[in-house]
Amino acid sequence: MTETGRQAWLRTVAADVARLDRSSSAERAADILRRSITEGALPPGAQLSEVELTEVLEVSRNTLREAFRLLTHEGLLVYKLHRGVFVPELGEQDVIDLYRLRRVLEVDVVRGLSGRDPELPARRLEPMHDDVEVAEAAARADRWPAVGTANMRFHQHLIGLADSARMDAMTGRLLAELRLLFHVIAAPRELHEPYIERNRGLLELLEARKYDQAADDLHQYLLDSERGILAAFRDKGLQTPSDT
Amino acid sequence: MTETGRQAWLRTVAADVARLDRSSSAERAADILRRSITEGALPPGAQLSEVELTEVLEVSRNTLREAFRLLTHEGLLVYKLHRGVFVPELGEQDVIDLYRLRRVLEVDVVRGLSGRDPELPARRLEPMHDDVEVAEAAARADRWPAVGTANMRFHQHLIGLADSARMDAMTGRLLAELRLLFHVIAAPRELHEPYIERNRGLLELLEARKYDQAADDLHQYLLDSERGILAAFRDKGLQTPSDT
DNA sequence: GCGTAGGGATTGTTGAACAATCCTGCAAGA
DNA sequence: TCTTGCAGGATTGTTCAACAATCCCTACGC
Repeated sequence: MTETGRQAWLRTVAADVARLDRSSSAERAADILRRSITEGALPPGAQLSEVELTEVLEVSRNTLREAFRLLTHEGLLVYKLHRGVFVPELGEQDVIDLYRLRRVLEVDVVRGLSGRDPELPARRLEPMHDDVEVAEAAARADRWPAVGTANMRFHQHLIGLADSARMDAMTGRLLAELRLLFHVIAAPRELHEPYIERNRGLLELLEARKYDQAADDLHQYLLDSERGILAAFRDKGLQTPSDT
Repeated sequence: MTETGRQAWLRTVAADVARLDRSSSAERAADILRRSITEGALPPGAQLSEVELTEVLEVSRNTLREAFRLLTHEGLLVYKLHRGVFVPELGEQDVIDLYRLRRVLEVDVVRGLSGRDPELPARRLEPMHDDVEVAEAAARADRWPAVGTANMRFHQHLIGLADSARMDAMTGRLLAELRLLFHVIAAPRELHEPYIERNRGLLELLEARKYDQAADDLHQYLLDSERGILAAFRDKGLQTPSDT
């Protein structure tokens, strides 16, 4: 085994070990809560009682509070001092804010692909390919929340092309917050359907290495998506509660 | 008092109240630790002992651990399971990552100023003006760490022009991490001095509403700054320990 | 109707305790 | 000399019970 080969092997083993024992009761509890929130079981505005959840999750109050902190920094919970933790209620201003950041980050990632030193290997696009097919299958089965999930993963993988740990983390937060918004919208089909095909189109542009065109396309794509969510919001007659 | 005036006043009062009782022992402890880290008292690689800090900060272990969590999600501490919390040691890869994000965010903010609906009021640039003068005064007094602090505030205020809460939060994190890097560099003067004048130049372009030129200038500015830090890094012969 | 005090519930914080894990040093063996 | 195995102590992970501080709601007085 070559020396560099041995170093690479050591790194992969270290990564495996880190993945195995990353358990920790707090993170497990956070996983359960995260799913409950993103799947809509805990709607925006809901309060999470400490004593209640300690019984359900079978962890101590301190551990539960650590789980709360984790989710707070993902944007999925907000703390109100001496009043408790709540699922945040996002408003129009948050939609605008989130989409501004999405546009900045995602478009920059795509545009940055053109000047890469080692050209982007086709294999890097495979996860996005899978996401597109999952979305199409879910759409045929009328499972629109699953379409939304696949769409999220598509964009997360898109950001992943930049090989930036911090961009990945930021995007994880942004998309998690976006999910909170989806649950106040009544018509998931109208919301998600148009983007199944647009994701495929975007992917094809990337495969053809037409990065600038893909970036322009994605920019308009995100503008349209933002407009759709804002329109759905105004239809529901929801005012922005983001200053409470 | 006009109605909108009254609303604005209510908001400022609410902000003051929120700042006052944002106490919470955990956050107070986190504040102290944050300062110790960003000012270099706790150098990268240092371990923070729980029992030791409970005595110094006069908080319980549980509260201290909450403070650790807070700082962990700001990137100022890292947890190693069953081994403790450490001040992270950043490497060249982190420099590249951080600067990529800075360029994307800051340049976009400046470029976005051109199409604003209500044109940017001159008063919004005042905080940056103050930062520039503070930096110049500190430089005359040979207080280079203070120059670095003022420079950070300048860029934080620059991002603030976008009125995006999430951009503000992200930038806070990015700049805090950047500070970790500064402490491994021996020559703070060479590091910070060139950018005092460039900040002033940038500000003048903004005051003249030459936003596109300012954006181009800022882009090059950040490229130069990144190159300077990377050069200082390689001089020290530091290899990137970011995979440990 | 409106401001105000009390009571109950919830959160904030503490200290102690125990289990699990890591680090250190030392001895045994090749 | 170098590696291996094993105790011992130290540190972290987690839980529990208790008390203090704060908030929300209701009833009271004006």
